[in-house]
Amino acid sequence: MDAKKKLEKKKKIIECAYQLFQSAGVSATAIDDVVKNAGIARGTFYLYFKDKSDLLEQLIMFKSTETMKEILRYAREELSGRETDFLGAVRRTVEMYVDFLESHREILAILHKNIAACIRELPRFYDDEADGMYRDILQKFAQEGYTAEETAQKIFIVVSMVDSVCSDAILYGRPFPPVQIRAALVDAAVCVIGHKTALPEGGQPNENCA
Amino acid sequence: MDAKKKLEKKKKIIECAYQLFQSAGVSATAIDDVVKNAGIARGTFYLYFKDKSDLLEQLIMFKSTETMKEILRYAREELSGRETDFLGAVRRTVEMYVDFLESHREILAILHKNIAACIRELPRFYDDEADGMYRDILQKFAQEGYTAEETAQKIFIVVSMVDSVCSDAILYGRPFPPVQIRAALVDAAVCVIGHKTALPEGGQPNENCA
Amino acid sequence: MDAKKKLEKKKKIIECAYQLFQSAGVSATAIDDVVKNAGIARGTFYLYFKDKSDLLEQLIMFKSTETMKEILRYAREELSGRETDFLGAVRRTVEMYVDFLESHREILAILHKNIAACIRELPRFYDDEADGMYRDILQKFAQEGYTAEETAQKIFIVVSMVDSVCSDAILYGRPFPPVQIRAALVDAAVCVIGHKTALPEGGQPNENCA
Amino acid sequence: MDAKKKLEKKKKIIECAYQLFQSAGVSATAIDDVVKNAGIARGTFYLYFKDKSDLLEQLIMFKSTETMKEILRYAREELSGRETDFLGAVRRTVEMYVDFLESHREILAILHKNIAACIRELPRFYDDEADGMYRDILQKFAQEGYTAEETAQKIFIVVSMVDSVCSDAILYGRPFPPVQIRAALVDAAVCVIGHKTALPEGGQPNENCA
DNA sequence: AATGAATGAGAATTCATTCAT
DNA sequence: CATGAATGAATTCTCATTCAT
Repeated sequence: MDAKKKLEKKKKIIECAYQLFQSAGVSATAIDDVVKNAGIARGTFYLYFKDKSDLLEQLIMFKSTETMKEILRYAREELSGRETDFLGAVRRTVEMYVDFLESHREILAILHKNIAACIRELPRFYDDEADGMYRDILQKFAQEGYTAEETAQKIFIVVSMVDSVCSDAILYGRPFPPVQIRAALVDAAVCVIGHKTALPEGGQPNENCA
Repeated sequence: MDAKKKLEKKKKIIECAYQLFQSAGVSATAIDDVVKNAGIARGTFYLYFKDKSDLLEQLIMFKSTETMKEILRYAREELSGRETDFLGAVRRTVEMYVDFLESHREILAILHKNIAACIRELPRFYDDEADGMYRDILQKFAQEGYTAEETAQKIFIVVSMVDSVCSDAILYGRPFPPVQIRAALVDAAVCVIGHKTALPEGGQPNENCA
Repeated sequence: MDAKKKLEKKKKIIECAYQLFQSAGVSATAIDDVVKNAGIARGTFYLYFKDKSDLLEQLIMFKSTETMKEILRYAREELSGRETDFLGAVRRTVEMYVDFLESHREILAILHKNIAACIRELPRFYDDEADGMYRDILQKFAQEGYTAEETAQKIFIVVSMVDSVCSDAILYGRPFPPVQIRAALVDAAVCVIGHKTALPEGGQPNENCA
Repeated sequence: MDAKKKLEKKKKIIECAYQLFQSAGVSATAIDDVVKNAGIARGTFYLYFKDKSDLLEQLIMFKSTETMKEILRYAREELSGRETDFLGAVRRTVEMYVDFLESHREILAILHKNIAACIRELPRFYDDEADGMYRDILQKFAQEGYTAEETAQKIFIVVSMVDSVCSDAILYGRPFPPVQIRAALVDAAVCVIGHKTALPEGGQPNENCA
């Protein structure tokens, strides 16, 4: 069996597990349910995953990568318009990100503030498509005067922040329901991105932070 | 048994569980281990907690409240100096917060990006001391022109952000080790707090964002 | 629950397991079968035994002690007659031992040449009754000029030898069926017991070896 | 594939299994481990062995035959000297046997008091070399007045006895560590071999038992 | 209020074996 | 001859929870 077929099967199992995790919850889903759902034998599962937590880990990586790709795709699009208003594009992207999470509660429920996990594990879950989009975005940021390092840090911080705040807001409605925290969150995100690190040698600090 | 003694016993069980959760992990710790460690009988546990997840929930609330109190205490102190530089105080508080997490990895390991949970559940785990400190801080923010709502939102957003980013940095060293993300994170936090929401009716935008 | 009741229950489980091990074989007997047979819940089993191999180990110890007591009882009786012919008594004891094994094949099948195991683990499975009988026998051997150490060694060697040879003879009929090896085995046993270690200082060697 | 090549492969699998059985224990070793170690495919294993217990059985036969050959080789050598002291040669052989086991603990661990098994199964695992040595020894015993039957019985009894006692002594150090039981065991072995069965019709009893 | 023996449903995981390639 | 993906029955063992004392 070639590597490609194997990966396909793995993805299939992950998708089946994802459905069950969504509807019944992770701990309430037994390996048994997963294999029944996937139409494979119990032992077959263990050919693809070490155990249940291995499945969950890979699922989180897979789904967080998918989510990140969603965001990156949108960001690239927004940033690509000619004569783009950079911070306007950032704002629209963050807004879209929040909206996306609100209409995909199940992602939050399963990923548990781990959407940025795929960034953490990049070497392990390298994805050509995501990589391409990321490069484009890096370039746009570069045009605004950000180094690659700065860009990576900002994106990581903002993704973590939005994910974390939205998880509480969307899943529990506390301490603020989404509608009540949305504006502040988007502002915060834009502010973090826009804020230029105070340059030691008296550059123009912070002109973007509006 | 009076209420006070009961609460003491409850805290004792929580502390014992905390130790075990730290060293062995939550799911690898059985109620059995907890009761042995606490020197009580198995049945006794159920006089104090509905079940294991009840224990975990209360433990998270308890520990995140303790952590928040640590931060609030520091923040109040910093903000109380006369002629205080507001954003400077914020910056020092955030730095202290990051340092605190770095020297208390176990908190991150168990609370899993849930330090802000106690804010979420305030009505349930009301803590007089924390409440007092929070009021003082609210007042300081008010002096800077923030409404109570704004303040609460900013604090929630920043605590979530720092917790989330630090969890990945400190526990996994990825995508950035603490030393590499620290400055950017503190900047971001200060920027989020300092940033005044763009007032529709031409207020002074953003003067604090430095 | 007091220690005595607990021991009783443990013995009960061991007896039930013994029956099943006998009729179906050890590996063909599941813990499940044992608990059903013993009329207890699955989890209860694990209050008494760490796992299946722990059960087997304790069962072997228990049954080998029982078997040894059978032999010791007989030996003491034979040796107690007034004006006893020592080696004659030894011979009759060994013969009885061989006969006993022949009529209790299941013991050989389960103990697997481990009848002497109880001697190995004496401190762990101390048995007052066996101890008393053993002392009496020690005394008889002492009257014949054997030290306690010598006696213990000889008994261990002979029990191991008879057990090992009989296992093959009785269970497999190979390389000799019991009837064909019996005499040689008994002779060998008597010879080993009777043989006095060659004394360095010219004692009367070997007068007993007949 | 010719018969010789097949046998070679079989031996290779047995050796690989032997290594794993040694280091991890028999039941803790899966067929999977064996095939990986042997560098063959899972299905291939079943071309050479009916199942796992077939492998174990053949392995025991193979290794016990090897061990027996070691002993027989030594015995023949010792007995071949001209003007040989028969019982002296026996004693030296037994001593060598005990020493051999002490420096090959793994054999005891795996064969479990089954070194004599190869005698049990002679027709099945006939080994030309062993056979030749055995015939020579038989002859030497004949010169001492033993029938072939007697010789076979004595050898079987002594091998079983030494194996059984040494297993406990060497593997567990109980009830006696090797150094403490060695002399008594060798004495017992020599005594058993030397002892001439009491002839009903007043032969010379026991002249050899010294 | 406290105990801890008993429970038993339920989960995870293994592993010998088969069979289509 | 050789392979190794797939199988799924079988088994062990855990653990939260109850309840009689």
